[in-house]
Amino acid sequence: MNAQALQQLRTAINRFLKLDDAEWDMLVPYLEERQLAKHELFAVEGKTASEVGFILEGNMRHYYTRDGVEKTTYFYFEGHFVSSYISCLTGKTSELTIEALTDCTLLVFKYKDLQKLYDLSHKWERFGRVLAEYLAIGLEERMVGLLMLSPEERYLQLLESNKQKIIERIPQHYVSSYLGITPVSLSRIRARLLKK
Amino acid sequence: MNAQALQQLRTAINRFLKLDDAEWDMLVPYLEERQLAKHELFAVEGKTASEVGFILEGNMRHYYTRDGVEKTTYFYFEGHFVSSYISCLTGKTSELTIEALTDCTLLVFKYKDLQKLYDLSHKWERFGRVLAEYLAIGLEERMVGLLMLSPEERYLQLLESNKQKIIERIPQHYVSSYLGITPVSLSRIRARLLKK
DNA sequence: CACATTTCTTATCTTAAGTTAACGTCCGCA
DNA sequence: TGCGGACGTTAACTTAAGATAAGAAATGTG
Repeated sequence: MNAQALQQLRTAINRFLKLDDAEWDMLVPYLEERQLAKHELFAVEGKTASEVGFILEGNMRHYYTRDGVEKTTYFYFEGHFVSSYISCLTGKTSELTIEALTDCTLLVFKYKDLQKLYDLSHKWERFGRVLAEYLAIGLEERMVGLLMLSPEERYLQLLESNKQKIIERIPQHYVSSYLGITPVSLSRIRARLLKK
Repeated sequence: MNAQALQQLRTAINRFLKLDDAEWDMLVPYLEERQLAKHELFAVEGKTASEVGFILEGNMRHYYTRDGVEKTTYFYFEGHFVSSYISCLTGKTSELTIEALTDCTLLVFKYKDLQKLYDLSHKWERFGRVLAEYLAIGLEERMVGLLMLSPEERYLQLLESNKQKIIERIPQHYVSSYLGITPVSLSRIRARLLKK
């Protein structure tokens, strides 16, 4: 297993809580490195998800399908976890699909192995708590943005975020559905902003 | 302390995970029963939140303020937890205000006391994880609704939910901002639906 | 390199939401 | 009980987004 890849993951986890070597070693045997080609899927609508990924390189999106139309509701970037987490948690089939937007390198582990760690270790249980809290905070911010900001404001906010450079490399119709609007509408917003 | 109130809370917690008597008893000393009059506040924008409540009776809303306008983004009902949870988690000042929509009876505990339980007990730590996961699942559903459904569809979905009876008793302009639209717009949607 | 596909923009038309204001009703409170 | 404020509806107008289509630009592929 690539030592640098492991270090990347450990650093990410350490941002949530500090693990000593013994605790960290509990996870390592369950890790698998995986390559995904552009457009390859990590989770599929209608199937029960069982894995959590950590993006070493590349970026991904997840989308829901409605009336045959894909709605991209989230992007995943390097150094972040990716999963149809709700499907893992509930054991129900996933309502969303996760797709690689570029060639990606992931570290992958089974959710059930994480659950084993939850059972074995209070500290890992805490990691699970903090991870879920982190997720909830992000979702809350996202929801508030959708309720309180106009599409144009949401677009500006996205541009001002640290994701800016990456967003510029993502096809615009994915961004538009992330913002909750049509591609045509985003194109108009961009034209409006250029005039200003 | 009112035994029935305690039982109500214990039942709610048991829906997340089963606690034995010893575990349950760890929380009890920290509980306080509190009455809130209609329009009284449980959390205030700009102040750091420190408490988590459990609604024994009544219902509440939380709102954000923007340009002097209140945007109601969540409702809380009997048998559910209420808190400016993100403020508790992050220790930052709350961006939202929580208000009683009716006279309310709550069981209240300090977030820092819950943290003590997290430290003392793996089982309580697990409760914290499951609670955060539950929160995240709810937020995800909400976000997807906002991104994938039209205002009219969101209103219909709300009517079809189990919250229907309660929603009908909540002032309409609160419901409209929950849906992400203006009161005028909700009024029109209702008029449209009546014609059908 | 050339062709096909995807992506983005632009235009037109339609539809719905935002804004503002007026009006009636209901309710709480003095 | 009567007054004032809060609430919901309606209307007129403005603004922006959705739908559809056509064309240009970029991208990918054989």
